[in-house]
Amino acid sequence: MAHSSYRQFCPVAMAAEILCRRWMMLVIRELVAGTTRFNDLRRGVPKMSRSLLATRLRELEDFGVIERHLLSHQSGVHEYRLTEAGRDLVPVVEAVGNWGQTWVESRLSLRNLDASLLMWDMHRNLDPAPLPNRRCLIQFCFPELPPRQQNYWLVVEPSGDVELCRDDPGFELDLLVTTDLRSMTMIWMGLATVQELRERLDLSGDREIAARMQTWLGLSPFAPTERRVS
Amino acid sequence: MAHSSYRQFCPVAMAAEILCRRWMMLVIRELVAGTTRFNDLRRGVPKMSRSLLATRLRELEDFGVIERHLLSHQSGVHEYRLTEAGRDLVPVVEAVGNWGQTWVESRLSLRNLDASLLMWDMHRNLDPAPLPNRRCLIQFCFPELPPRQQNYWLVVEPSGDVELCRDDPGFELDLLVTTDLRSMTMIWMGLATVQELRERLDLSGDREIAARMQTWLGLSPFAPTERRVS
DNA sequence: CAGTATCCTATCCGATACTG
DNA sequence: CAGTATCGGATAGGATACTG
Repeated sequence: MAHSSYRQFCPVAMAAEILCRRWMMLVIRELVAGTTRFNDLRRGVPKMSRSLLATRLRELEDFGVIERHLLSHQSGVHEYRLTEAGRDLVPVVEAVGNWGQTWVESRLSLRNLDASLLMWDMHRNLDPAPLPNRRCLIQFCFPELPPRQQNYWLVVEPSGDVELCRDDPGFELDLLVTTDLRSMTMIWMGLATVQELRERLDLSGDREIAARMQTWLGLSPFAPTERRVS
Repeated sequence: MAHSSYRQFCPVAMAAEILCRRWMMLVIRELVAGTTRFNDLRRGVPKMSRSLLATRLRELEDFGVIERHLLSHQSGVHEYRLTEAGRDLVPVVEAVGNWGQTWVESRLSLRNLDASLLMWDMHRNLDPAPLPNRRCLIQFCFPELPPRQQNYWLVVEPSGDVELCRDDPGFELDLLVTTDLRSMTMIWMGLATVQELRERLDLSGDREIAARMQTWLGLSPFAPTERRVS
């Protein structure tokens, strides 16, 4: 049914047959964002089942969009890397994302708040440059959420690597950001700035780091896209 | 299930939720190509059921991609026109089609030969300029097909309007093109030229019109895209 | 012609359990 | 951790018949 062919020679049809399967565009988005490991991909599509992710990855492999490399014979762990055909999907993801940013009402998007997904996205796009040239620890707290989902820590290494933790790493905190999930998501999506929502953010810790939050906080890749709806 | 939300605030996810439903990209392709009537849309997606097309059109309307206008209160016939949000989908269709043209093997596309679909596409993109400035009639014949699917007539009006007929309009023929469906599809897709497949084409009628076939025969919008696979 | 309503089935997909 | 195998239910959507 849903996967049977459209039976059209048209390149739009042939491409859509592959790209428009359920979840596929989001898996591709993750791969385009540079994620290569199965469980990291899962963090980007947490509502997708493991088995379906495995199926989609195999389909992408069959279609020549990704290559599966065995990382260790011991563990049987794979790495999934885009082929040239896969890297060429960047314009597709951009076109879809730009359209969504421009035309999907924020009221609809903001129904889908998800702290762990937001933090996962944020950890990928954070810009270490404005931060001190040492290991930094920044905690985000969403008091509205159930205890297990309230706290997240971003560890920014001097190398620029950013790690996301769900448990307190234990060393000295540079900044604690306490806010509501909706405000933080709006800022990440470019729907508002740190300035504009300043009164909904509680920043405690290093004043310099707090003052520069809008700069080190990398936004969504689609944040610069002009919006045409509320 | 398949339509239930991805539950992600990401604009790629929000857009994909709408755009990546089964058949949706092809319906949008037709609308972008300028088709506005239900049964004309059906000709562009002949394998899609009527009821599903109606459903998809309603969804596009709900999402603000098209507007439905009642053409006649008598008949209850509607016209479907893209809104500004809908016209903004052109880059999405282009990105998908370009990727398909570049990376889908022609061996796969050419499994989906369909004469009526090909002729419907051709009638849309034909360029009347190189033809004589009078009404012209060009017949295409695919002898390999069952009798009912063998013959198609393109009527090119002096105004530039092109009509596709399945029955002989009866007036004088300017050119009869007899060929196989695969060759004609390859030419339309830009995989080969009239010159290259000259020996598989039988052209009888006006010599001038025959000689200029590659020019008046408009190709697929994706024909110019460079291919990277066989 | 231009759709709409209904029914039924294929199959997609999520849950669960299992393996190296 | 990194997946794979299996099973059952939900549902998308095709077929058909119907209406203005």
